[in-house]
Amino acid sequence: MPKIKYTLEKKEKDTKARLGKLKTNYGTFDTPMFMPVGTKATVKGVSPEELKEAHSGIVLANTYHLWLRPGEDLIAKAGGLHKFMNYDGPILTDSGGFQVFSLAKNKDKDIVEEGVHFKSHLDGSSLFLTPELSIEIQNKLDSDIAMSFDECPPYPVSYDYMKESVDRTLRWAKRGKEVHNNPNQALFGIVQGGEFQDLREYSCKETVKMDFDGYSIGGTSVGESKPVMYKMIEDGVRYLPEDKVRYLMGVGDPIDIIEGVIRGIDIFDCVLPTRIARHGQAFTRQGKITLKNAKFKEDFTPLEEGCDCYACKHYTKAYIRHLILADEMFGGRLLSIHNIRFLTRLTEDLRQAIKEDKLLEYRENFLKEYQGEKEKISR
RNA sequence: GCGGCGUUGGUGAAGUGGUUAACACGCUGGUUUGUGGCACCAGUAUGCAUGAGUUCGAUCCUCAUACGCCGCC
Repeated sequence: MPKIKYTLEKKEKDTKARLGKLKTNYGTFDTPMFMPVGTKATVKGVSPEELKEAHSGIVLANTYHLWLRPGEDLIAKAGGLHKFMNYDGPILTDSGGFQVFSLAKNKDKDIVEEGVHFKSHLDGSSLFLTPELSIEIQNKLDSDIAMSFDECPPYPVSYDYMKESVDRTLRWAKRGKEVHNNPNQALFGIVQGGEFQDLREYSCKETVKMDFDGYSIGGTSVGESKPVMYKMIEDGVRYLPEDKVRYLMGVGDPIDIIEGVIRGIDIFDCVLPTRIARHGQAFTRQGKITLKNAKFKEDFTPLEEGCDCYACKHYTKAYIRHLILADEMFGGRLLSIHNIRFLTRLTEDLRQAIKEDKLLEYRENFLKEYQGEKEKISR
């Protein structure tokens, strides 16, 4: 019984886009797919039922956060992550590698060959995370897909450092793969290499040699420009096998998702839909809107005409604006539900466009509407 | 009617005889990409109740007026 099975169904005519299916023990979903982020075993403010209603095919949870609280042993005792959080769909766990990068601001991290020393964001205590420990934790969490523990270097970084880092990530991937022992869980490798084409190629080829169940592109959206990021994706994907699923980590906004799909990405995750929701913003076909803006004060229409999400079916902009201004948590919930649905619908549309070999046309129309009169992104 | 105190932006307020009137909230924009952080950034009183005076210069000193609160007849 394979842990997951990716089936490539079609390749788009003019681009590298792919249409596929990913089968897991907890269900099958179509790709390209957007994956909401549920860091602490919950997509902030959104119930599992609401996730399904928003057509979310898979969610991401985080090894680092669950390791600190409530601890992987407790979750194992509860019967694993699915049972613990009452979510019976596919779950992917991030390895904690990104947290080492994002917590780097506190300058308390120390990356050594063995692993990474850093300080807990909860109580400041000293922590030591290694590739083996990350995989062991993920084994216990019992997610459907585990991620290798990688180093996510900041941007920019010197070529020499990046080379060193890529080699270390490769060694860490190997060490993690050796201790991985959950028969129900797939393990993905991560391609790094920053903006250096030859390092991306090297990282990609070496990672593929280890034969993971799927591959992801890491080290993007860490401060680089859009053109650089798109190049990173192209370089990262170029030598990946066609019969394995590809996941672009941490991306992104609607435009980035389209650009990623065009370059051959199958799965995306991003905190944007839920974070901007809590800050009072919504994705719409006409671009991102800020509900706090005074112009929505008496706007009694839904966030987006024709949207089939729970928020749009029952509530108006004026009401949601009121909730956000009054600091009522229901406002953030409604916006989260809408934003997740917006991105899952975007991937549905992209799948349809791939089916019809009209992806480039779809992108053009989308950009025209989404960016309006604003200048097109520099590329 | 007499006496005392007070009157600073949308709100609560700080403050000084001398370049840009503190801070907070609110308001108006913006940011957010493998989520520590419903967070962060920026803008928001050409004017300090009104009028006159003292002064090189007044929101700050003096006088008058208006309004408010408190006390007395």
